[in-house]
Amino acid sequence: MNDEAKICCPPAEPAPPVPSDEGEANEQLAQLAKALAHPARVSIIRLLVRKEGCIVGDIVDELPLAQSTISQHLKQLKEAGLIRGDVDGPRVCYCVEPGAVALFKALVEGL
Amino acid sequence: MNDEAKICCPPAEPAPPVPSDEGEANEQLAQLAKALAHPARVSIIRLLVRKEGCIVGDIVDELPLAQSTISQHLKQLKEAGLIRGDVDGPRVCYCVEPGAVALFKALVEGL
DNA sequence: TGTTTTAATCGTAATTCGACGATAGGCGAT
DNA sequence: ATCGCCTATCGTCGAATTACGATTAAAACA
Repeated sequence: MNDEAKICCPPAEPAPPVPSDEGEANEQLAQLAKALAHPARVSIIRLLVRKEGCIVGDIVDELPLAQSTISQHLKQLKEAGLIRGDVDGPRVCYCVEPGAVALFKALVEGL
Repeated sequence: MNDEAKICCPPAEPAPPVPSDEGEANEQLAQLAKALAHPARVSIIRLLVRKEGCIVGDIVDELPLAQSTISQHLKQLKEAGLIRGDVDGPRVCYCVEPGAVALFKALVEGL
């Protein structure tokens, strides 16, 4: 019983607003940009967006990096709020936080 | 005699295309994101976008950073292709490279 | 020529990043 | 309870960031 339907990526957060204060917007944009300032992290985001359902260590198979390195990249993405990681038994299910991506797009569009 | 009409920001580059290769796109997005991964650099970009005409060391007056620090941020933005710096006598006139910003927006939108 | 102004570069120090191997912890299966 | 798989964390290393003051380079102006 596990075709799909993991316990992951469920509520789909509402949607974070773009800060009215410009300084605040600059901080947020810089923080999100920093999270995507590495090709591996961009790859991971794309992987997670593509597979609507989430992935686990499949990422490790996709990227030419050590497991520990990828774990650190995932940590940075999570700390930036761009992804979420839910524990599913022995493995961890990561998925995109759509609201955060939308916020990033809005902030970039507002440049 | 300097109302405006600097020799800067003239041709307005055509428009760089989004790479078809995903790896290439990831590299470019990461590089551009890195250039904007600092609040001061985001501020600078906004300043240059706002003042269509370009600015010089007015940036130094706007930001709470030393002149040398700002010069380094400008260097990073220039190396990323996001801005251009034309020498105008003793001062340097910086302006946004609209094509690069457009490319960045397109890459982000394509996430 | 000499002075002032403007910006880039140099040298330095503290911090963070990026990558890896090794280790530890959690959970399912035996 | 033990074994094996999966992932996070730790410790380490070299390289890159960020910031600053001091210095240099170039150009306008006296």
